[in-house]
Amino acid sequence: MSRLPSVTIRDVAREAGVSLATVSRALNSGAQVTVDTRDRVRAVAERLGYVPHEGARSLITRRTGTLGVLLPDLYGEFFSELIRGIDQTAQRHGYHMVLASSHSDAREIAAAVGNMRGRVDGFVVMSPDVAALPALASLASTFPTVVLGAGPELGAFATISVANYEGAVTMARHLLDLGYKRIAFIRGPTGNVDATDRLRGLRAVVKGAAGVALRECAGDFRQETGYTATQKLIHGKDRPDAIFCANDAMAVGCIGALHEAGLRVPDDIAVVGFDDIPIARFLTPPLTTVRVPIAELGTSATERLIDALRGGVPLAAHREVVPTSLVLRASCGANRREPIRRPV
Amino acid sequence: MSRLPSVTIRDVAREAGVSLATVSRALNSGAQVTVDTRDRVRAVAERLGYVPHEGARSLITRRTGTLGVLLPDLYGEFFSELIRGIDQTAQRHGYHMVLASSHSDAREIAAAVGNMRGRVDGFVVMSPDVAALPALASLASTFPTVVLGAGPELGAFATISVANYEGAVTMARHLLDLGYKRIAFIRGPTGNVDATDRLRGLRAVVKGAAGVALRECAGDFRQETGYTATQKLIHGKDRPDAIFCANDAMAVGCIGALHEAGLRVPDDIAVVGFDDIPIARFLTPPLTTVRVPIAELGTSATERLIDALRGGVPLAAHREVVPTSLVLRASCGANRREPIRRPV
DNA sequence: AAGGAGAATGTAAACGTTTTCATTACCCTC
DNA sequence: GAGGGTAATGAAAACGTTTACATTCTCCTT
Repeated sequence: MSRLPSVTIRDVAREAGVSLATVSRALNSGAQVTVDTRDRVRAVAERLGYVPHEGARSLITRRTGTLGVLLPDLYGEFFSELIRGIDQTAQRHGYHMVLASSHSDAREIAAAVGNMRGRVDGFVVMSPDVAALPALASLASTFPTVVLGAGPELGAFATISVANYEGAVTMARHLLDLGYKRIAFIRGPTGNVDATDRLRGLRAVVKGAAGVALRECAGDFRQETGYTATQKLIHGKDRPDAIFCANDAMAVGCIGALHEAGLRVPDDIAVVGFDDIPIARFLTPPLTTVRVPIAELGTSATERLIDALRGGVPLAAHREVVPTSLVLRASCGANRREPIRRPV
Repeated sequence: MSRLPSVTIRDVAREAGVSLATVSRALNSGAQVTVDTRDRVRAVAERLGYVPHEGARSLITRRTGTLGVLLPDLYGEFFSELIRGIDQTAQRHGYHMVLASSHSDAREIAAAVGNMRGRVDGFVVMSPDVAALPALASLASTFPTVVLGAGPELGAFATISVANYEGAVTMARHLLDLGYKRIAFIRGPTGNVDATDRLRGLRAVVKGAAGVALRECAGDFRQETGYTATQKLIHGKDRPDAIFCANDAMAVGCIGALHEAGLRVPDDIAVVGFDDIPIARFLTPPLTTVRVPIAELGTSATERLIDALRGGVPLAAHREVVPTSLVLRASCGANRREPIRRPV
């Protein structure tokens, strides 16, 4: 078994001819120590390749300087954006981040949390499955935790979520305004609260509109299912004139399938998504979608957590809902009258 | 300051009416303890919400059960795939993963490593900038480290890299076979060894071909620069007939820019990339690229590291080069004679 | 010149585990 | 029923830090 580095503070002390306490002070604060001593000790530490044992340190300081991040998944641009926001913020405040993914059901969440508990000061958790809510509640009530993406169900804790419902309503109205009558919705994973809220928003709008048909089909937020779902949609009868994908990743697959089938977007079928992942604007055609400030989501959550840890105050029950906005590009056909491809 | 949970093994021992040693045994191995005692102790621990302090534990076991992962960046699908591979493998072996990104130059690497050293058993590092090589060498010589993506420069250590040169050669030959004469290459970040090797492969092939012009322009592996670089390319004179992007992310931006300019891919200009990120097959047209097994890269690196940690043997100097393969799709025009878009 | 304030340094306890070694309890064999 | 072997348990040391408290030293004030 490979060992942690074996040169200890004691070695540094001996070599520098001072006591343990002095080494500790010289290396950490630098206060209460002559500049001379400080520099000498630091030089010795450097020369010996001394690395403090963080475990020993956390034993006495009672903090680890580490945040636990639990994500359901690691597929696609959404999560790299999210992680980027978390990582940047954590680093900026001098915290480390231990990351674990693939946690959907309550049991897995509980297991992951149990493993991490003793080694982090707090958690940022995203677990959009309703089934996991009890586990999250139990975690958040005993440990500093910010929950990403859970809604009012966890009202007693600190949560940051996205205005999914409102975003979907806006997008749905936009589609109706453009005159689409046969709208298909490719759903997210079953039980996923974000996906569910988006669907609810769409349903609410369609219900109030005359002569508009809504057709729903299964999906799981991944490109692949956007692709296969679309293939089914276009081969059935009553081909939709617009496809609303529960997220952008599926819109990518959707557009891929349409092009492959020789259908033009948006002329034959309009496509819209949700999230505004970075790639959305580079698609062909550029994707009309609902913007979610993904990285900022990670940033906010991390900042809120660190604030609480620093202040020593428990995380207040605080529900933050970040707003979304409609991003109009070409895939919805809003600018349909302009030629999609101009000849050179 | 928020504290680590305060119920200790001592509380459990008292409550269960046994000694510390017995609690430790009951909770860990379960060996050397009556089934009765074991269950009783576990029940008490559960009831009290006992969570072992991992720092204290690592103090005596001399291992943290954690791997440090250092990445240059967190943009795009490449890194989410890579992290996924690492995360899965680490979890499978019961290791945790602490992740830090945004480390390019030697100074930043050294700082990040210094911060992490005392809290991990080993490192997986990807730092494709040549400037960082000395820092990596120094790390790898004193700490269990697997380097991702560095080439023969770090021959003395454990490295896993991609057959960039060979992949680029294959792709270049393919472009020449298709008859392209004015090839543009959108480079990766300056100093990036992967990007450099890919360019070298292309140059080697072009040099040997008569009547083929190669034009290079700057890029940094991100979608955005693929987009802007392409805009410049198509507005100058001598418009290229094929664009080779140093990675797929830039190909995304490139295709976006071409479509926006009303140019058809591949009819007017062919586009190819490198990496085969998941989105590549869903682009319009689907992207011809060089396949890199990204997640497997992470898996291999992690497995090698864990093997060494488990075995207690130092990481052997071992240079693994994972092969690449050409993935033919529509964007290169290989199937140009087929209609790109069939009418419905 | 003596006394005292304050800064620099040292001593030792404490943090929460695991593990070696010693002890006890138990069961089996004769 | 005694002896011996084995399994279960306990006592205590050790891991590498930080920090409260004690001590020494320096220098200023009177």
